[in-house]
Amino acid sequence: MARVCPDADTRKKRMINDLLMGRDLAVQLQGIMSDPHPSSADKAREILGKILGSFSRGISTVSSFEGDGEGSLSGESGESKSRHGEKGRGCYKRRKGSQSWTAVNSTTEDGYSWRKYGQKEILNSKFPRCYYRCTRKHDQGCKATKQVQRMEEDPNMYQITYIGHHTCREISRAPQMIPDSDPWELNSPDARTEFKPQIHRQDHGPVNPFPCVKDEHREDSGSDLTDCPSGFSQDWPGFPTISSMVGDDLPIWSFSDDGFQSLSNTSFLDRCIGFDGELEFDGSDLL
DNA sequence: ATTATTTGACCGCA
DNA sequence: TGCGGTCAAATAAT
Repeated sequence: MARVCPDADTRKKRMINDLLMGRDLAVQLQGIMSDPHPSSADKAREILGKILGSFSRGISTVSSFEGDGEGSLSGESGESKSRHGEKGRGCYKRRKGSQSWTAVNSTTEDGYSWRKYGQKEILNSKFPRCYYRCTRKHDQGCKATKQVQRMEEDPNMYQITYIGHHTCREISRAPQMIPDSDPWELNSPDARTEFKPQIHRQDHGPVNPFPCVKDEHREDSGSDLTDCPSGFSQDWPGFPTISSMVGDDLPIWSFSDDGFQSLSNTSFLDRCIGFDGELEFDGSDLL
């Protein structure tokens, strides 16, 4: 299939480039933050968006290091081949041993474009589980899927399990700054403004804790696909305010109720990126 | 007309 | 055998 699969060296360079870009942008942001002019806020948002996009790409790139040839996801290899197989409908392989990681968030947005393909009542769960696949599954063979389940303890939060990683990222993505994309509604204004990526438990794999944008529901049909890295920040209605500043080291940011927070420093990334290029997030770092 | 969602059926795996 | 993941026809939305 037309799988986008740059060699390791290319990806490494790409990742470094993304990180460097992120750092540069963070520096720019730092300068802007000290500018009291109201107009700076917009600029800051824009830069912030770029930073997030840059990191998101970098993380995705890292993840692809080990994703190569994993082919462990759903039997169909993107060419919608074995879908019907000989046995007709429902003939598919259950994904096994594929990369998966879980995040807890107040929104289901994560910067990618998803399409819902199923919903299931789960035993002993008050809320159903929704299944999403990348909208690029068929045209680009992207194998990424995710499962979203509302948490019983806190219905405003969602446990999102990502399975597999995106292989479609370089071509396009769908950043739509449309906040609420709640599968079960929950369109309250506040629910959308905050983005609290609390990477909860991770098994392995990449995660995109950054609100690059997007919305699994179509909600606003506007732009369909875009590229996170650069132009998605301008209109983000729910973009939180920034409440903390960049230090000398590149900080990791996260959103919280009262805004954007620095998550300490690069050591976070160090810990996120495991030995094999795996991303390991620890929720404790995010708050 | 096209694209996305809903939902019951189907199937793999524990 | 039952649960949970996926498929795809029907339906809704754009």
